[in-house]
Amino acid sequence: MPELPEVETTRRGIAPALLERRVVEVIVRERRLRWPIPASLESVLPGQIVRRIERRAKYILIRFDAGTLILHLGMSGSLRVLKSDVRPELHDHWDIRMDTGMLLRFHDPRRFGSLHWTEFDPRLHPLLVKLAPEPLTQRFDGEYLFRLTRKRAVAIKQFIMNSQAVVGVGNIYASEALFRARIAPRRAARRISRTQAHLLARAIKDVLTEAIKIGGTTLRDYVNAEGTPGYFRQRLFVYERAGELCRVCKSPVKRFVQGQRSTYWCPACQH
DNA sequence: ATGGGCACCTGGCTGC
DNA sequence: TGCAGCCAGGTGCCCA
Repeated sequence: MPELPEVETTRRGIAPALLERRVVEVIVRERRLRWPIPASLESVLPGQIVRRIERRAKYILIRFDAGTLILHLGMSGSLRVLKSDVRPELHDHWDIRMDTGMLLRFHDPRRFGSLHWTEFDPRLHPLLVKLAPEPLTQRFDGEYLFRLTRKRAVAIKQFIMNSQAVVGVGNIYASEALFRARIAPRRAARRISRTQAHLLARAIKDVLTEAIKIGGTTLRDYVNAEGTPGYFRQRLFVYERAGELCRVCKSPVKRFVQGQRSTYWCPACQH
């Protein structure tokens, strides 16, 4: 999926077309996402006005007076703002039509995305309530990371991808942050030094912030609300660069599998 | 509690 | 051309 920068780019992209606008119709073509789309949506949403659009981890929260839509893009999901007369294509699973003649359209070939509705505080929703701090806040820093990693035997790469440790760091930015912090991805979390914890927290913040600035990373499916890709791919140091030369030391970038996910790293730079 | 593996899906690419 | 096998921005759940 889209990781935090792509979700944030999407959030910012859809907001102008939706804020303070009224929903006129919800059209669901395929209810079978990761969880079935609630049957109540088509009756609950029309007439409601979008009040705020927020992000928590990789979830986008669309707040109305009556409740909140909680949506996730999964691995291949994207949201676009289009004119209401644009014909849906394969894998365009739902639309929310606004009173402006525009619509919000969800496209997701793999259907790992999801859409929930809650009338309660969305931060207390079962999917959100146990999430770790946001990486781009002060609560997440080197001391936090150092403290949390003590006694953890799991590899540091899997640790920073665990949403109960820190949210928003997916497979691309985990490899990239570890490269920037010069930490080997297989190192046990409890074996990173305090200095390394500080470097890693800094690297995570930096890589996510830089990626947001240029609209995220597009590998395959991802497009922003205007349908255009993100350009951070050109700035990747290791991800999907196995066999190519390290941009820092010119030795070959390596790939291996960790927890069923590809990890990319430079064995010469990272220890 | 922690860690590991599986499952959910479709589609693109490679190699025979 | 066809087809098998592998790979892909995620994450909840089950098991040891």
